Amino acid sequence: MTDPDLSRRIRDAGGRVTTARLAVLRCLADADEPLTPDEVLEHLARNSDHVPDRVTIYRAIDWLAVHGLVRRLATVGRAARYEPVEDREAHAHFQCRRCAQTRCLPAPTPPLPPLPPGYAAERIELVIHGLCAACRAGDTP
Amino acid sequence: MTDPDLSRRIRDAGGRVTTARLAVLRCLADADEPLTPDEVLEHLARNSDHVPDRVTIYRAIDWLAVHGLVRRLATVGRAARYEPVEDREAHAHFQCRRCAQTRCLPAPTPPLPPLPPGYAAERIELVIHGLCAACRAGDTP
DNA sequence: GTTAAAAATGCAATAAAATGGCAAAAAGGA
DNA sequence: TCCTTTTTGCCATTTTATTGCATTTTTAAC
Ligand SMILES: [Mn+2]
Ligand SMILES: [Mn+2]
Ligand SMILES: [Zn+2]
Ligand SMILES: [Zn+2]
Repeated sequence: MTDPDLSRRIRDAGGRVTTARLAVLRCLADADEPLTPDEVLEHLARNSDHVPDRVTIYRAIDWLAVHGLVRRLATVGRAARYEPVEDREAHAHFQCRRCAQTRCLPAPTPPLPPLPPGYAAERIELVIHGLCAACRAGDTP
Repeated sequence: MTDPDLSRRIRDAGGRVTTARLAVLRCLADADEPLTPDEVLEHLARNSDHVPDRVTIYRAIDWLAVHGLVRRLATVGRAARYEPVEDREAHAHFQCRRCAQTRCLPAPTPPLPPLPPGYAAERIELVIHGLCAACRAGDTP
């Protein structure tokens, strides 16, 4: 997705198109797996000249999440992980219990199970826990 | 599950049966939804005479998790949530985006989707995000 | 029941991840 | 360019979790 596209999505969501927001969204859109705020910061530190403050990253991600441009995933780790909301929707994720890598899977999300009365579902998430190829090839279990 | 049963499970896992471990496991087994370490502490503070230190709770939960007696769930919230590993297995969970309540659902976990080569799955988790009945009945969306 | 070794706990310090307040800076429209 | 509003940077603080170490508890052997 091109920068003008991303800018447009931010503007359409009713916010100002700032360097930080654009860079964060760009970063998440370019990544092929969900990132933590700190990972976003590292990426920007490596590939950008102006590096936003850590707090700014948090706020940019928050804003993007609240306005539906990115999504926060359920994780077993301590840090939150985010991915862009794009065409490709409703896919499962793999989480390695050793290296904490979180990877998108081709598998679509299963159908909505029945809920207790009064409950309203908005999103379904399927998380597969296990060992990634690298960690399995490596040493300890 | 009775206390002797729980003690036995701890001993069978190769650990010492301590007041703290037993109380924590008891607490999680009695709760009808997954709890955070702090919630466990609150429960024990209310229902127990000797209240273990917060760090002891963390260590007891860790030990129980490592030895397969409890399980840490994937969450969107900041605090981890744990539930006992019992007969009833492989069920989905509902997470309210407003009150952060996490509730067990009757729905079984869906079948394992295909994984990339070399990856090994160990557990599947299905998380339904939305609004619980109480929060939906309440005020703001 | 005593005793000794090993394991677990309490307490204080520290770390990791995230949030809040506020003045300065940037964005966007007039 | 100027003005208003939004966003940012910095610092302090909060929340959640972890580490180090002396003390206590557990358990098995006697
Ligand atoms: Mn994904
Ligand atoms: Mn459950
Ligand atoms: Zn891995
Ligand atoms: Zn709720």
